Amino acid sequence: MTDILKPKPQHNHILAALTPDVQRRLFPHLELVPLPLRASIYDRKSELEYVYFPTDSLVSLQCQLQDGSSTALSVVGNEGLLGINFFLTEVCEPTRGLVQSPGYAYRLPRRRVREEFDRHCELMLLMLRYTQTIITQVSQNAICIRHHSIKQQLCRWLLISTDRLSHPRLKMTHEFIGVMLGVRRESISEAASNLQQLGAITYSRGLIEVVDRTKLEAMACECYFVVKKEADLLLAYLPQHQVFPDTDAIPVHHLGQAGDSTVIQ
Amino acid sequence: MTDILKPKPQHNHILAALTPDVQRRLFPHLELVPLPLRASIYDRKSELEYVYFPTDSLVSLQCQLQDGSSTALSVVGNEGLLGINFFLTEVCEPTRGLVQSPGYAYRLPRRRVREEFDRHCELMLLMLRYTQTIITQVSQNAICIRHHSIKQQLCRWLLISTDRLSHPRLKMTHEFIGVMLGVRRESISEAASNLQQLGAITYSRGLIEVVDRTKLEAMACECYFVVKKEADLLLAYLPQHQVFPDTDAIPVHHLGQAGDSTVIQ
DNA sequence: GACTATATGTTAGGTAGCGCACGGAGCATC
DNA sequence: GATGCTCCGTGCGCTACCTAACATATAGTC
Repeated sequence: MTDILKPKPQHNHILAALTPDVQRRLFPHLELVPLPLRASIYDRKSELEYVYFPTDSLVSLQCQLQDGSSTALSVVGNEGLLGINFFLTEVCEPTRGLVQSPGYAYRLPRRRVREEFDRHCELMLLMLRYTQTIITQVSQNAICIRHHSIKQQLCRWLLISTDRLSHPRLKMTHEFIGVMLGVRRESISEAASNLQQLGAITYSRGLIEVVDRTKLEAMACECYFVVKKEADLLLAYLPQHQVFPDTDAIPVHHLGQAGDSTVIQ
Repeated sequence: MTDILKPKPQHNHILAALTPDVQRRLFPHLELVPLPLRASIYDRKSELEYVYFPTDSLVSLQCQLQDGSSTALSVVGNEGLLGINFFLTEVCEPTRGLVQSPGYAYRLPRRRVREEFDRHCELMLLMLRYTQTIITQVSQNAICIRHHSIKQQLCRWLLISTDRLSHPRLKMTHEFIGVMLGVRRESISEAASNLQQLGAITYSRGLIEVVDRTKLEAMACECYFVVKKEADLLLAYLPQHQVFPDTDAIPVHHLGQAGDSTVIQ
């Protein structure tokens, strides 16, 4: 569906918030990359040189342990970007991103972003502002893991995810959600089954649809609303500018799956 | 003990890493404030105008729920500062700080820090670099809560705390640790009792002493080492400069307890 | 239409951590 | 030295979540 319509850079709110002047400097260096479901970002060294701006995709930032188990830290959609570590410090390990809803993202060479960042103007302020929302997400996530049930966490997860998409359908299996949240598949199945009985969601073989947001919100913990409020504040902060015209000439690069032989430079 | 020796600004590594030029600009605006055990930072509105640089105190950043329960996000000692939210975004709610080891901190008016930050020079780079370590701590903390036992989390906690002090003694009750970690007092008692039997720590009536770090490290999860490595990288990053001389003229302000009538302007 | 892989349902048993309650031991105050 | 308070030990029932194994249903493939 999204394969036909090529997303514009302006679909990402950070990119859209840049003044035409900055857009003229940066947009010629943008590359459009497709993000297939379950793809990993920042697992391959070639990607370390890029900052990603999702347009219609959804990526969760994951923290990993040595045994492979992981836990979601936050969710990034078209309101943000991947690679905040890169401008906080020169050398760093980026956080692994896991594509939880397929789509596209624009990416910029880290060097270009750094140059723009060092001008100490709007892009820097936007990125710092966005860093704040990430910290809020990670913090609230931590306290949610400590104090709330898996069912509540699933509600929060579904709400945050669909907030960042234009539709209420999530193409993901219970197994995959379990990996993202760092819990068993069975726990997700049980919670999802319960939510379905209550008429909040429907699901079948890897496709979850939110049919009643208000029911989900009623069952979610306050953690969702804290994150939601912070996300709304960010959107209110982002100014809207006119569109920089020349965005159709941007090439589309294809990202390899893990274990794939396609390497991106 | 620390009441007699007045700590120098240079005991804070961020302040010490500033060049004499910047120190000359900032240090005249420093205030020394004592941080008593269990004091809250950023609970009172008057404190919102300050950024805190601990010298010999230890402060944990807490995330709170509406019912009052909380969870530790990270620990700040003389390697860092409180108030990173203030320069990430203009308007924000700061994270509550809970003094877990009494001592002193220097504080600067937020406005002065902002001015210096906007010069886009060393202080900004230091603060961004430090923000990265905070994000690492919060992230690792989240995955630790999800996947590891309270005993392991206690080990991590004791190790991180004593890393940031010059001595292995922590003046805190099981109850207080429970509040900080967001678990029951009994769970802490059980874990602590176990650690004491194994000869890793000793404790009595609100005073915990680490007697065998290697045993603690053996029982701690990898989360401790991830945070430790990041903290070491930060210290290696901080340059050492000569001391700006005029630091004895700095006044000492006294911070009121919660519910106290002493209000600071 | 048969086969296979994937996605979800279900069950049984184990355990970590919780809420609650109570008891004892150290320390201070008068 | 009696009282009271803080700090810690301990036991019990309960629940959420886990490990593990197996059953079933759906979609895709040949």
